[in-house]
Amino acid sequence: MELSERKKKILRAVVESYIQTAEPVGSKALAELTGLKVSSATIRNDLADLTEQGYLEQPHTSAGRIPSPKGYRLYVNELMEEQRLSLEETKQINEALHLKMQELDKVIGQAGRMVSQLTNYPAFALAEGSRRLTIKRFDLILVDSASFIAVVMTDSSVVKNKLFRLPADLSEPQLQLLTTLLNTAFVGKTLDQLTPELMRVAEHAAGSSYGLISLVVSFAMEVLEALENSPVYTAGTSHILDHPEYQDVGKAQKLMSYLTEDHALAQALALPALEGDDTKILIGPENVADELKDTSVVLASYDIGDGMKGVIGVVGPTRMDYAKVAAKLSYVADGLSKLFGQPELPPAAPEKEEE
Amino acid sequence: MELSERKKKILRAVVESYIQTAEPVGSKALAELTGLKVSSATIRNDLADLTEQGYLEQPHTSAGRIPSPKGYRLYVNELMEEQRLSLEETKQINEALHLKMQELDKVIGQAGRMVSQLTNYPAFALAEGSRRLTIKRFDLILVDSASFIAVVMTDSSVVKNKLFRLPADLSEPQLQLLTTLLNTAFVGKTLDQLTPELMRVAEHAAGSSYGLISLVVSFAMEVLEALENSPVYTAGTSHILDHPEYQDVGKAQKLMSYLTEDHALAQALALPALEGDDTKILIGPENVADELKDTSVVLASYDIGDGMKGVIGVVGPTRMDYAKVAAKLSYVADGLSKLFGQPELPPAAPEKEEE
DNA sequence: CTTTAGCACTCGGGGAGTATGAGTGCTAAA
DNA sequence: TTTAGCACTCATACTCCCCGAGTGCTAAAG
Repeated sequence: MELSERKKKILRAVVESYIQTAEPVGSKALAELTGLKVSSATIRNDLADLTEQGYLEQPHTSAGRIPSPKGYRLYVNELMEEQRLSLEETKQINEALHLKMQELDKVIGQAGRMVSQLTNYPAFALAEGSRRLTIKRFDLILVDSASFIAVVMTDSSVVKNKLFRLPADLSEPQLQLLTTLLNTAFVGKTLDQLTPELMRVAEHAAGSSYGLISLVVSFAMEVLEALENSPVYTAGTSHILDHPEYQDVGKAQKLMSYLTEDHALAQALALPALEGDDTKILIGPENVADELKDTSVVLASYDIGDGMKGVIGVVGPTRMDYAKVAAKLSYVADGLSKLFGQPELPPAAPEKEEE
Repeated sequence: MELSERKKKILRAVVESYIQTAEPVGSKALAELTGLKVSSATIRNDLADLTEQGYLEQPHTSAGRIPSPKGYRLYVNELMEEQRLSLEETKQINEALHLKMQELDKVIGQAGRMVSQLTNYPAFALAEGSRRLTIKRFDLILVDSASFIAVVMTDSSVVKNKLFRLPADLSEPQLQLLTTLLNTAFVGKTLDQLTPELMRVAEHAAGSSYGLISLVVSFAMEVLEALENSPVYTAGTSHILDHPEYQDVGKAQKLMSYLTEDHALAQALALPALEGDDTKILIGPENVADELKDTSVVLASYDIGDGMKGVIGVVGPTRMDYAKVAAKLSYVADGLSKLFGQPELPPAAPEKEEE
């Protein structure tokens, strides 16, 4: 059964007032807030109906009403107006986004921090590979006779390097041989295709070379592994203390340690977001994790390119400013997608003039 | 004036009991705790003296005594027994330390996380360059005709890379020319010696090359800058909620946001530790930062090599288990120094067998 | 001079009782 | 269907009071 227009208006007013004040809303206050030209008694009747249908709750008999998860859900689905960001806000976000193009993981961590600052809620961000990565090429750079740099590049165009120091001498030709060997034997292989046997064979082909092949390949494997299950970056966890629902230190602590330490679960939570493209909102008990049952999560996904996606999200009490948070989050996610979509380097000159 | 033996014993008992229970200690309890064969009345007299001399405080007239910062200071300086770690603890730390040799900054961040977990206090870690860094060499690796990898190595042997994509074609000889140019013009220069003029000159010498010199040098400058003022890694901030002194959410929040957001100040705090070599303890008002006035900090420094030092520290209430924390911290710091002291690669084979 | 026993005193914490007021549900009239 | 009126509920804040841990002081004992 559809709710009457007036009831919707009332529900919306309850949600929005409660979001702002964190106080239960009474019939009298609603009479003013909604602008309806009915008395508080009429509203009381409607409130009773809404409560019966499960959209509202009353903390105790003689308090006002607060929205139930079901009420928030209806609000989010139908009643909420798409919030548009102010010019200033978009500007602020753009600046933060274009700040510096660094390594992938740093950018993601920074984006999380930014969102947290923007929304005043704890935020998290992660990248999730939806496919198996491989190494695209190896390069070895001789530094001096006892050390060299290994540079590996994955097929997702991430480049990582490591400096190796050796107890013995090494010559340029030797290194070139190794490079060729690495590139022929190990390029295009996924993590589990890089078997010890394969390494042994290659090592054999290389002749006496201190087991260098294994060392470089081990490094490459570490890189692949790190990229495939990259960590969850959490930021601004202290913001949960801002909100009155977490005045109880015990509660606050439970949530905080869940957010900061229990990364595995935080990852599980992000899965739903990876399916669709738009912003997802999970309200209270809609969350799978027990620790989040009275918490809401807003999620947005972004494209990293090369089949990789990322998720950025915000955690807060169910009494959360969904409209604003969703707007900001999806703006940031879009920004990130664009950022990763474009080449690392804009064609334009980076500094002022050019000869 | 020196304190009598008995008074020292009493002070020590007060501190240690208070550290454990967070409750003021009374004269009767002390009579038992100290094992002294005197009555509670005698102890009361001594307590009165100690209070008058500023080593103890009483929260209110009819409560027991708690240590003042001055009391903690005396305890730390003279009364505290060097705590020895159990075999299990050292084993645990060693395992965590040897886990994985990654990039410098990651290792540092991880060490912070580890210390926090070990001590159940928030921890932070940072590296601080005591000298100006320079670039030691540039390498450019051609990936395909429209992209290349720039690899820069600093004189502190940190290697960083970045993938550049270009709108136009690029040939191997061109790239080699650029490499030579970069290596002759920019090696050995500190950050502020890398002036725009220098870049313009080099750019000119390179002929038409889309301003690539500037781009690579800008990247190098970013690297130097990031290394010279590297960030502070904070971990386990939620641990402050464990302690009864932070049941007041307001207090907890102040400290937390100081720790997580105000990195600049956290850095300021670390300066004292860089001077000496051993563990430093700052008790309550001894801290410069206002936010830490009723908080204690334990600091240890470690060597990264090449004239770089790092600091790792723990923050907690003045009622902190100084002995344990100091022991653990200095053990970890030593471990880090050793870790950085040895070459990136132990001569021994990393895996099982070797042909 | 130091230690001890005794005793009156202080003060924070906790529990019971009470007033307050916001907000409700219900009823009866418009 | 809406409104006014009214009795009722219940969380919150406040006051009052008791309890007990712990103190400081005094006077006697070692």
